[in-house]
This record gives sequence, structure tokens and C-alpha cells, in this order.
Amino acid sequence: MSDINDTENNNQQIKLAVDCIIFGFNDNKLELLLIKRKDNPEKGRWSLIGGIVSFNEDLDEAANRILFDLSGLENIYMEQVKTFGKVNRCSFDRIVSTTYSAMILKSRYSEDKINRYNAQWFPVTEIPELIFDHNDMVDIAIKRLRRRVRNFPIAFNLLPSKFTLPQLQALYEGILNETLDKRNFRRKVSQMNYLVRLEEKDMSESKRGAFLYRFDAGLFEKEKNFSL
Amino acid sequence: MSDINDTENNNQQIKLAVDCIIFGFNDNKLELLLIKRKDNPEKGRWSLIGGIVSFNEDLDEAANRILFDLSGLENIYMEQVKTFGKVNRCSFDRIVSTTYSAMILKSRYSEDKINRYNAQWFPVTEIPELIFDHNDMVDIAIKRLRRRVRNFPIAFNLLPSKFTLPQLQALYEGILNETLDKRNFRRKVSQMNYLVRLEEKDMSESKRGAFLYRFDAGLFEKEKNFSL
DNA sequence: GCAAAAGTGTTTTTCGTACACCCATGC
DNA sequence: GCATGGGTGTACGAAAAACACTTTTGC
Repeated sequence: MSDINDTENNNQQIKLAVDCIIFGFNDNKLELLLIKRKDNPEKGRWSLIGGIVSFNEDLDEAANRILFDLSGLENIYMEQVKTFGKVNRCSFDRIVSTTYSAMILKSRYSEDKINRYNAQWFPVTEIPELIFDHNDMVDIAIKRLRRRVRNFPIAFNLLPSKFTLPQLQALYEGILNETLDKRNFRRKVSQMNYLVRLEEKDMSESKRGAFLYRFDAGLFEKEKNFSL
Repeated sequence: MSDINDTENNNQQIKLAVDCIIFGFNDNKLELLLIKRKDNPEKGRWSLIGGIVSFNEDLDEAANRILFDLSGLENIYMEQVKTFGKVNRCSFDRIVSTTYSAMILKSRYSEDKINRYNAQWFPVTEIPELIFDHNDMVDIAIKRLRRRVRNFPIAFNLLPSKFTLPQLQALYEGILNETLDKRNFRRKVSQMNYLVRLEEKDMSESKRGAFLYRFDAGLFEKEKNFSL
């Protein structure tokens, strides 16, 4: 949660919040977008991106609105993770918070938004101490991501629409925090007909150049086989 | 959700509820405990067991309290499933509901409680039309159960503390709704050292009798290998 | 010509699956 | 003695894992 503006309104009503766990990928590492609170309470401390759910919006909509407010991105694949409801998880109010996770292309998250929202990317291995139970939220979301990324083609959200296989493998190694065998990895990829090789090569990371691929959602719908 | 007593109190505040999906096992079928609402609104319709979360209780506690109120059972393994938050999921009020699932030993659920709460067991293949989005909740909980039951030793909650391997296999077949090969099933079970065979036999279901086993939680903690 | 990253096959092991008969007992 | 459910082992194929060298090109 966050957006804690009405501490005075202690009317014995539970408030409902959403917290967004926003993953990015950079420098071969899985990263997380956090914000440093500009105001009291908890001013100056690191926090997830969150806000109170409005009376007239779906829970999912609230998550999307908050993500949009903070990143400017729309149509991002988001999934609900878990709801945190301990009485004292937030010291000054009774707020139950549902977490959602999203994966965004870090390069699309403009620098001015970073500044406006006092945001910063952190490698998941270097998450600072966060307010309330946000560190727990992060831990659970990361575990869930590692599980899901093996069985669903969601990691592509962290890459440009055209990507190379070395990039894809580095992405998986970064998310799972383990090294993968190149040949085994590529054999699996080659069975995914919805990963289509383009004629272009990306020359930026090697002299030889690596073929670019794209994820074809339409083709994926036909097979729906994914396992890495 | 349910316990919808304050429709007049439309103070633009989101209310938080918990709905419990209570699984049982009987007659080789996976069953679900439902209640027929005694009062308006939605009087006479089938519903999950649910209630409003109190200001002073943890979300998990609320789920346990509601389960206890309805089943008299304590210390039941419960897990949060998902939070449902569409604006119009409930027609007369804005209620966000978190579902929890539990597995109880049907024989321990006393008949007088069944009557007091207007409850009834339904095989999961014969769930009636439920109020609000409760059918969606049930579908999601069943899918999740089928996934988790293969990877975690949770199904034992549906059996007495001493059980036979034929019983265990029938349980899995009922939950997964598919038949399993007896020898393959038993091979996997024999690798689980925390399933300890007792000297006793259960003679009630065959002339020869079948050895009783028990699940040893302490031994499981040492290995934590489970796959069926 | 060499450094640096891209790309490619084969072997071994592990796991899942299919499958059929004997055992113990109550009647 | 036979009907009923309990209990056991093996062979095959698929998938995962281990493993090393060649290719391309900019410098």
C-alpha cells in the first residue's frame, strides 16, 4: 500500500490498497522498481508502488491505474499475487493490501517519471529495507515469478519485441539466478514455433551478430506449449 | 463473502470479506461444503461459507474464525487462493472478497453443524448455481487444488491420520478425476520415507486387509520431496 | 591472426508410463 | 475353492542433462 493521506479518518473501516511489484531487466539482472516516499508517514523510506483502491473501480483496474500513474505504461500483463491482511502490517491504519506483479521494459520507463515519482531500480539481490511488510511481498512475488516464468511465456515482457537468443537466455539466467546450458536452452526454444526468427541480426553485442526473434502471440495460442 | 447484514450502510466504503472453499472427500469423490442462505438477500440460494472481516482481526484469522464457526474445526491447513474485487460482483454493496481453501475430514464435521448452518456437501462435479461470483471462486480453487496436490503433501488432510494406500490412491484419483496406475503410484509412495507403514492393518475394506500408513510431518521436513 | 560471442549434435541418465500375475483371507 | 481386493517388478520410450568444438567477423 501507500498513499496514506487520511490517518485522521480512523472510522474502524478496513481500507483496501494495491501494491505493485514491477519487474525490469537490466545488466543481466532482475530488477525491481521502488519509490522513496516523499511525504509522511514513512517519509524517506523505500516502498513499493501502491495506492488505495477507489470505491468505484475493480481491484484489477486499481492495479492498472496505479501502474499507469507511475509508469505511464498501459496494457501491461499484470497478475494478482497475494493479499496481505495482518492487523498491524501498517502501524497507523488498518489497510489490507493486494499485491500485483508486472513486468515492464525498463527502457520504456522514462527518466522524467523516475524523477517525478522518486523512483529507482534495484537488483532483486539488493533490495533495501522497505516499509511495512513490503519485503515479504517482494520475496513472495519473486518466488512466484520464478515458478511461473518456467511455464508461461511471460518473460518476453522484459525484452524488446525483437530480441536475440543470447539475450533471452541471459534473461532467464538473471530471473532464475542460475546458469543454463546453451544447447539445451536453444533446443527447447527451437521447439517453440511461435518464436519466429527474423532475417535481421542484432550486431550490437558481437561482431558476428545474433539473429533477432519475436514472440508471436497468435501462434502461441495454437500450441500453448511452454517449458524452460 | 456473505453475512450481508448492513445493506443500508452504503457509506462509500469498500467492505472486505472472506469466502471459504471447504473440500471434503467421500464416496471416492471430491466434495465441497456449501450453505443455503437462510436470510435475505439471496435467501434460499447456495453460497460459499463466508463473512465480513472484522476491523481487529487478521485476514488469515478471519478465514479461520469463519471456518471454525461453521465446522467447529481448528488448526486446519488453510491457504489463501485469490482476491475477487470486481465492482459489481455483488449487486447491493461493494465487497471485495478473499478466498481461502481448506481440506477437512468429512467425518469430523458433525451432523448438527450441518443442520444448524443449512449446509450440504456437493461433489465438485455437481456444484449448483451459486450467488455472485462464487462459481468462479470454486473453479479457480479446484484448479489450484489439483495443481498443488501433486506437489505438496496436503491431501492427507482429507484422510484419517491412519490410512491405507488404496485409500490414498482413491483420494488422488478423486481429486484429479483420473485413474492412476497402482504400481506406479505405489512406487512413488515408497520413495516417501515420511509415509510410514504401521504394523496394523485395516480390515474393513477387504478380507486380506491393507496396511495402515501415517504421514510423519517431522520426517517430511527433512526431505520435502513430494511428487505424485 | 586472434579474440569474442554465436551457433550446432550426441551420449547418458532419469523419469514417466505401460503392463500381468500372485497373495491372503472370509465366505 | 473361489471371489475379492492387496500387493509386487520389468521393459520401453521420452525428456532432461551433460558435454566440446566450429563459425563469423571486427579489430
